[in-house]
Amino acid sequence: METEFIKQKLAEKGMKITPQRMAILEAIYELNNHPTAENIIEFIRKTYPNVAIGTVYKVLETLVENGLIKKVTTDRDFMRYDGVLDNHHHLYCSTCDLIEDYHDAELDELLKKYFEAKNIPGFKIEEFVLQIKGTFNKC
Amino acid sequence: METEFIKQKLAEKGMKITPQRMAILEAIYELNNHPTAENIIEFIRKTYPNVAIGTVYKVLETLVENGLIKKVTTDRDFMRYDGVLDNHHHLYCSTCDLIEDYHDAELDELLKKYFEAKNIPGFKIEEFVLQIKGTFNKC
DNA sequence: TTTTTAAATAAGAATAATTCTCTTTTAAGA
DNA sequence: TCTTAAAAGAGAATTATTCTTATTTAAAAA
Repeated sequence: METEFIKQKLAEKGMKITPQRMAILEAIYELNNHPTAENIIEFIRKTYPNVAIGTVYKVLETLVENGLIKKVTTDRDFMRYDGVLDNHHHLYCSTCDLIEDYHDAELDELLKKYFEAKNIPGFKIEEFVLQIKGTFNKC
Repeated sequence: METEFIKQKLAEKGMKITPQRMAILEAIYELNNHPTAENIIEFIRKTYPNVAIGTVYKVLETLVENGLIKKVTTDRDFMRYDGVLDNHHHLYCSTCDLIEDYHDAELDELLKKYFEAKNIPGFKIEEFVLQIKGTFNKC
């Protein structure tokens, strides 16, 4: 992956560019499987064997705060992170921890229209994520 | 809440009826706010001051396994539990930890029809939950 | 009703993910 | 090149949750 692309992402948000931040953001893009902090640490240690665990957590927090990545909701006790920012939904495997992205502009439009017509009293909608739970044939 | 109602829920699943299990299940129904284990412990200690924390976690696990409650997905690092089992969606507050239920049969029907027509290759759908993120006027 | 026993609970130690503290290092503007 | 605020490293601390073991109990059997 282009180093410049990663640098630009950080620069756009006015973040200081460090090798650790670049490696972590790149890991999330490369892994592209809603990795945990542990997955990310394992990945970047191939290149940066000495990166501190605390640093990874701190960088992840900073990336979330700056809107470069998002936390993924799960019913497990470890956090997962998503580098895909455009509107999309998630397929959750019932038999393993796999979470895949599901992009569907038609569905987005359907939901948007539905909630334009039907508003929820006392609540202002910011975004939808449809969690689709089931099983992958491959699992 | 009716003691008999709670007892019946446990009995239906062939679970041994104990005061702790009854108190915990009742707490989830009474609180009705997707409580954490800590919320539940606080609630039941009014009645059972000596209930062990480990017991609460064990009972919650057993209730989930037996399908009497569900885990609620969040992007926080503590688990929340839901005693409402029929199909519904969740309103997540962006500014606090409030999660409210959103029941909408019309939406359920819309989604069901949509995914009957459009199947997802390699994936067998079991259920949908729409996460609606935004802000409550009251928050 | 009493006995029996597998299952459940209490208590607290152990674990694992995450956060914090403090010292050293470094990115980037002056 | 110098300066300095911010970031990283190291490892201790914290917190939610799980595990272990002895004790108690629900509920089936006698």
